[in-house]
Amino acid sequence: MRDTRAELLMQAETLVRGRGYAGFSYADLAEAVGIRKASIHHHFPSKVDLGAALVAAYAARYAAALAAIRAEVPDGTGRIEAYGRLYLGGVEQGLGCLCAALAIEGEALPERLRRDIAAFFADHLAWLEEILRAGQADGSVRVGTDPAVLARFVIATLEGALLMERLFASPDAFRGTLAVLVDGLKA
Amino acid sequence: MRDTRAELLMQAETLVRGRGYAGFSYADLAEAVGIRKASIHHHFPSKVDLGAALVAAYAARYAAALAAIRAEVPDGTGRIEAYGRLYLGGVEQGLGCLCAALAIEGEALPERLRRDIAAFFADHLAWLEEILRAGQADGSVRVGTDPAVLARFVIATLEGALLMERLFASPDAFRGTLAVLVDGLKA
DNA sequence: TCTTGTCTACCATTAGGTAGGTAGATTTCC
DNA sequence: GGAAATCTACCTACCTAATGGTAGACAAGA
Repeated sequence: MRDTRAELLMQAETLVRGRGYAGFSYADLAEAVGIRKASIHHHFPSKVDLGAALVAAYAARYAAALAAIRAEVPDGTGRIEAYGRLYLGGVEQGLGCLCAALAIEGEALPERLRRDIAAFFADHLAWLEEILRAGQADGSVRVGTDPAVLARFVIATLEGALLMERLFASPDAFRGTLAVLVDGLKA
Repeated sequence: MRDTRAELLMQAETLVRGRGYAGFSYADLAEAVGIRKASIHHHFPSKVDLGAALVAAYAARYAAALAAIRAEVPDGTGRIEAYGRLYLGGVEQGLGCLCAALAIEGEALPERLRRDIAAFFADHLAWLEEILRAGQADGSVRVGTDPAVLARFVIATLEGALLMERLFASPDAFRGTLAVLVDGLKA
């Protein structure tokens, strides 16, 4: 059996992360998966449905990764570095962040998707805040700045680095930025 | 007299920064300017021509702002903060970075535009590197990290903060991230 | 038999772009 | 100076391809 729905999600994610939400079409996706355009509508009636499913799957994958980092890495800055390496994968594959691709569309983005990606960022912010707070408590992260403020700073740096270093196809430059970020968080 | 070309550039910039390059059409622009769609082609034969003109105008405006900052602000971190406030304007107006909007399209973006926005970032990188190097020399910026690496870090943080805080419509959060960034650069 | 997944064949709308024309300003040349 | 030619900026009308989406048929499997 081939799980067409999963295949659609995978290829659609690659397309959106590679060219933006408005920049890909059902026709592109149909060709990538080897199915007829109309068949996609059976799985995802509208493009917004597909977009929402994409964000949900992406968020779920990230949630699992975040839980794994918390379980496997003990110290604060180590966790932030592991978090940053998640973004590095995008640079290496030439793929941006799904939610950044959607966020760029701003006012043109269907309200539902805007809410979904805002929730995505809010989740990461909450996770980072907790990680940073714990790091400050155990002395692995520098104190003096509100963890909530630091969390926003961390996401901003990584999202921006992914955006720019993908353009330059430069994973090394991304690693440099990640190193500066992590270094600045050390106690 | 009304300078239609300038008006087209202005409205097109707002559209691209608000909804992405693939997310706006000649029809949208025609309506915004109050002209017929076909007339746009008189000024900008193709959408790529328009995009290139947009980037050129945007880059020129930034170049002037960068020169002004260098002339008017004496110290390294003050200059970086002034640079960051340029991005803050976008958050306040609900508009992203033009070049980020284009960069998101990645592989789907016409080669010419990809080159143009890469040059935009390269210019900023060069300016920042020089500013940071001077700051390190005069003791206003912390030493120990290659200015070229720091420059990438600065742009990444600001581009990412603009992307995310525009979504959250939160200039205050942007200011917080900018403060953390500038603080971390102090000697 | 009913559901699931796919198909072909459509639909209306929009995309970027073109053809050809027109009113008004500007330049050229006697 | 005045007429003719040219140029500028815009128009209406159209084109082809692509967009997201729908209707209905059909085959396979539970």
